Amino acid sequence: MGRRSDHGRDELEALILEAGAAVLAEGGYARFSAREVAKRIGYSVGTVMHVFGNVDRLVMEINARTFAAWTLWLEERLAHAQGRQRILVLVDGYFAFAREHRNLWSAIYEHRLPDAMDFAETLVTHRRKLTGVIAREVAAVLPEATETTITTLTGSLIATVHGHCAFLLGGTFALIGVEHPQALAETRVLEILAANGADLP
Amino acid sequence: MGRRSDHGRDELEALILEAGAAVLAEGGYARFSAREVAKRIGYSVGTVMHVFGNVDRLVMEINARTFAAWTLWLEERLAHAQGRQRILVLVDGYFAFAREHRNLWSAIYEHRLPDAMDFAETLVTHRRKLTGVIAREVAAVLPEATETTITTLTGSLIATVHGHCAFLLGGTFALIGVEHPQALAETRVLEILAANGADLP
DNA sequence: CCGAAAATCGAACACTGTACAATAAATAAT
DNA sequence: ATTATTTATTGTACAGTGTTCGATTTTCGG
Repeated sequence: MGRRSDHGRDELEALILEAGAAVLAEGGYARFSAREVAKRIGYSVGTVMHVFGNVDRLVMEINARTFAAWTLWLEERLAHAQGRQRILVLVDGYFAFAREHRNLWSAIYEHRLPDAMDFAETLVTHRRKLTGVIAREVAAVLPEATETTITTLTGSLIATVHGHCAFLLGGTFALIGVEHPQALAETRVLEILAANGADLP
Repeated sequence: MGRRSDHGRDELEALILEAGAAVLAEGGYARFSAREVAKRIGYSVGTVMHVFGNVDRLVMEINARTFAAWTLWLEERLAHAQGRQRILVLVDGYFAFAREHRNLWSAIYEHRLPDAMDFAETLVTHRRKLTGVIAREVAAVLPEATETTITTLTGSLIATVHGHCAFLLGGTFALIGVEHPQALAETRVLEILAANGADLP
């Protein structure tokens, strides 16, 4: 019983996104369902499809939302840190967010969009924003580096931390008997930064 | 039209696994279907379920098969390399295998098994075997290191390479403008090994 | 050869995403 | 004000999915 008068287009979009994020957070990507989202907000499936076109785009928009939330969350944590601590806050910020929002975090990587489809613009924007925060901190410890060096090194550092986090939450590290993955990631990050001439205060 | 006389239990298991790997390789994890596997080998869905219990276990067994194939493939490549080249063969072995068997590789990480379920034994075994090959090579360049150090460092190195490869094939690096991810991963691996006192010939 | 055990099938069940005609509502035009 | 037109929303249909389970075969032990 969708009521057009109750919610404007943007309002409805936000409603679907919020309910969608809840469904995703509760059941994970495997159990995600557009029908369940529709049910929760009291609209029919058709409406959800009409607003987002298809499920893949809906998931991408939810993932974009996750990136946006992650950015805010990270900036808040950074506000209370100084010097080299800021780098460690970034690493801990990755692990802690992934742990605390396991299903939302996993969905980012479990959702592989069809070859014919490309990334939603909001996803691109919000992901770049999050990367930008990290690049800013990397630049701060590498004052002499060029922009491309910062971009490249930032990407490499995120990939490194991501790899460790993915292996932790995916069970790989437990399987092969590796302990304290976060400490391991921190060590790697500091090593890499040191090897690239970082000035770590 | 299943013909019990045609295939023994093990034979049937292998048949399903091979067809399953083909389905997975062709359509990726998202399009994988036990029904399609059954159709291909001329048995009914019920039989496939009867042999593997549920789809998650089937996927795990296919993934185990992928790990086994990966190990053989890697050892073959290692046979022609010496010295520090062996380390680079490992990195290239990760990227090349993932690229050449994109869907099979992706399935390993896209498939998240339900919380209540644990890893199939064959998956554990074959994954450990692959890790073992890498650990052996890491140990070769770190003669003084203890076994736990080797295990930990090996896990960390794999996680690092995996992170870079996942970001390459997942489109993250393209999104944030990072080029030559494999070269980046190689640099990281050599840096990490150097920082941990490796003797790189 | 016959009875027990195991394998295989095929049909149900409750889901899924997507497509689309029918209906309802809001807006624009006259 | 009353149409006409656009838009939103629904509900249904379709082709899939994994899983369950009774019925039917087939195999094997005694």
